[in-house]
Parts: sequence; C-alpha cells; structure tokens
Amino acid sequence: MHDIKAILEDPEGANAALQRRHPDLDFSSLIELAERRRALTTQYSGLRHEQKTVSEGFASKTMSDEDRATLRGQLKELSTRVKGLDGELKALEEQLEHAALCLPNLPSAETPDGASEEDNKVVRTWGEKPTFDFEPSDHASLGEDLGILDFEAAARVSGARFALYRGLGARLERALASFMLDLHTEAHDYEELLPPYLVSRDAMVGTGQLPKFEEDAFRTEPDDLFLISTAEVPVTNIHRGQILEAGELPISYAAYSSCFRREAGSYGKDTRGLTRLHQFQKVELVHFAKPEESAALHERLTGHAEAVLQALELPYRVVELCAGDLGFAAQRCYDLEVWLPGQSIWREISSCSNFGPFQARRAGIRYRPAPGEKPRFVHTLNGSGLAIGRTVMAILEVHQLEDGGVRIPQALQPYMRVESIAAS
RNA sequence: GGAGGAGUGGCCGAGUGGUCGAAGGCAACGGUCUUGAAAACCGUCGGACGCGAGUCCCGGGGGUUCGAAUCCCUCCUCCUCCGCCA
Repeated sequence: MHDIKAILEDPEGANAALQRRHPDLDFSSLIELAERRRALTTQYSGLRHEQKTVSEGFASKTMSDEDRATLRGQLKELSTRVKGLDGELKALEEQLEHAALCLPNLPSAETPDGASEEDNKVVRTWGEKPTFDFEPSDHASLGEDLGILDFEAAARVSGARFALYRGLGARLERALASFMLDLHTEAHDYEELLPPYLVSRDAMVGTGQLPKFEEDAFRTEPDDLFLISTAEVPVTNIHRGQILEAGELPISYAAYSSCFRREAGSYGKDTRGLTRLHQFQKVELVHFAKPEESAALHERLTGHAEAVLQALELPYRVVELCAGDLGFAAQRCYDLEVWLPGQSIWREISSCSNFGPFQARRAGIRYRPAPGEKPRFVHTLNGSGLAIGRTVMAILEVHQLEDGGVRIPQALQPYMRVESIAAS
C-alpha cells in the first residue's frame, strides 16, 4: 500500500513513478478520495467534540426535569448527525482503502525503464553453457524415460499441471530441499521455518495477493482460507501488526513449502513438464530490514540464491526487471534465469525482490529506530532460494549424460547418496 | 463439533453505563546522587489522524443508549472439560 500523505505532498512525482510501471495508472481518484476523507474527518471530529461537551453537562449537572428533557432532545439530534457522518466516513474509508490496495508499488529510482520483459537488463552471467556430443533432451523426456517423473499418473489423480515424482526423482526433490535449507541456515544465517500452507484472507492482503488477484489463488470453502502461492505469504505475515525492536533487524527466515497456483490465464502455456504446475515446492528466503539497509540486503539475498545455483553447477544469468515487468508489490527485482540446454532457453528459477515499505504498510509491520522514537515501517524482501521443481528441470537438462542418465553434482551427492541417476 | 471461562497499553493488572486513552506495578528511557554501579528519589513512558482546537483505537465487526472498555448480538483467538483424530 502507498503512503497517502506522501502522495498528497507530491502528486506529480507519484504519478510519474507509477506511470513508469504502467502508463494508464494514476493516483487521481485516490487523491480525490483522500481529500474528501480529510474534510469529512475534520467535520466529524468537531461534531464529536460538541457531542462530548454537551453530554458531559447532561451527566453531572443537577437540573429540572424540564431542562433535562430539552437537553436530551438536543443530544438526540446531535447523536443522529454524528451517526450519519460516521456512516459516510466509514463508506468513504472503505472505498479509499480498496482503491489503495489495488494500486501496485512504485518502482524504485534504480529500476530501469521499460514496458515488458524485452526491456529487462542482464546484469551478469555465471558459468558456461554446456555443450554436448549428442542432441540434449528436455527434462520431461529425460524424467519419464528414467522413470522418475510420471505426468500421466499425476493427471489421473489430479488433472493437468500436476507432477508425480517417483523413486530417485522423489528423493531428488527431498535432497534439494534439504541441501538448500542447510546451505541457507548454516552458511547464510537464516532461521528455518515450516509455515502453514493455508492462510487467512488478511494474510493474503498483507503481502499483496489480494484483493486484486483472487482468481490466481486456490480458495477453500466454507472457511475462506487460501492455499499459499509462496511461503512469502505466511512468513511475511508472521510479524503483522507488530512493532519490532531495531536491534532484532534484519530478521532472516528460510522456509520450505509447497506452493499452489491456479495459473488462470496461462492455458496452453508451458504445458510440458515441470515448468508451470498447480503445485510445486520452493525454499523461500524472507527478510525484514531497516529502510537504510534494504538495498544492500537485496544484493546479498540475490547472492544467497546464486550460491545454490553455483553449488549445483548450473549456469545462470541475473536479470534486473524493468519497471513495466515488476511484480505488483515489488519496487525492485532481480530474476535468476537458469540455462536449460534441452529447451535452449533461459528460465526463471528465482525472483529476488525488494518491496520497500509496501507490504509492511499493508500488514502493519513496523520497528522502533531507537527507544522513544516513533515507529517506522520496515522494508520486506524475499527471494526464491530456489524453486525446487525448476531446479530438478535444470539438473536433468544440464547434467544429462549421453546414455540418458543424469550426473548428480558433487554438492548434492551427500543428500542423494548416489553419483548419478542411471538409465535402465 | 458440544459445554464452560477468558481476551485492557512492551508485560502484569484495576476498571461493570458518564469527567477513562484508561489506576497501580514491572520493564524501558532521561536525570539527581555516586569514583563507577546498585539502591533510592524526580521526570518521561501505546498507536493513528489533524495546521490546530481536537478526534479515533480497550481482540474484529455490528447493535442498544443522549453517552459504551463497561450492556446485547456475531465472528476470531486462547484456556478447561467432553467428543473425534495423525
């Protein structure tokens, strides 16, 4: 959510920033609502004051029954007016809040201009694209041939866009989760969490999935709970409504979870293999930071995700998203794209975002800079460290062998307890 | 799911219709004293909105009333007992 006060102070600047993301958006209706609210609030507060003052007289003074009746009549009328105004004010506030919750975050000054994916900037590349003496296969064929991925069975059970892992495939997912969590908790100093996968509507609003993107989420009936699309949702909401101590920041959590996405509107897109599923597993990294440290932390966070790819010997590039391609809540974002030789494409495997105070304002997460000082909103950041299904894809495609087997990278061998997945 | 009890400021806890944003204690912060510290004493000490007078917030929402932390309804959370269950 936005700082309405700041927008009222500099509407042109705010509009310009918003339009870097999308030329059709602006704050004009928000500003109008905010100004009407200000006027109404002033009126309401004056009227309430009058009501309180007169009411005090009614309570304490001794007076004749006649005077009392008159005063009561007066108060009754005041009360009616207060209630009327209160109703108006509440309706207006609801409108204002809804409008505010539906506007995306402003891109940070560092975020490059651009309208779409085409305009993203490649920041750096790591590793060499592998070369093969044979025609490399894609992960779906490799996985099915090795008997470790079974999409047919998954479709029988759940329909399209689900995967069933078998044998060493199932172990590979588990090994990757353990490897990533160990790396982040031991080398990068994260606290490991295992969050709930079902969350309240309020939690979804807090991180920005709602109210605008309800059709993207799986929702349970009749309890109105939502299946998480990422562990970011439960983990960020851990501190909702709290005022944290400056000394405890930054707080860093690493959480493994399944992630559930309806993928509405992506019919016919990425239908093969593990690329785009209704359920996948991910290790997510989440930070709560002071505003002045968030930019540097964003770089470190990205490095933590990169460390996983490097340890797994997977070539990748870091792409900075342009303003037009940013996610709803992000002000700045690096995507990590892994090279998939079986498909000859770069594929997003991690997205590392700085949300600034956007989510914190929605979820009411603040910190006190020093004892006695006013609370300020924290900055929240998160990044995938990594998406596990897509990591499986990359391992299969990058480390495939001529005979159809797959080499397990050194760092993962203690977890897999085999050096390769052999072709049968 | 059924029956009962409870939700007040960072924490504990008073307050059961009017002057209560809320006693008291603890913690915290500033100061006096001290070589320093402790103790003692003095002061400050929730958040939001408004230029300000002032207004709003006592788990959330709604209602009764001239007036609600206090009464009613509803939802949520926690505790106890029963049921069910990994």
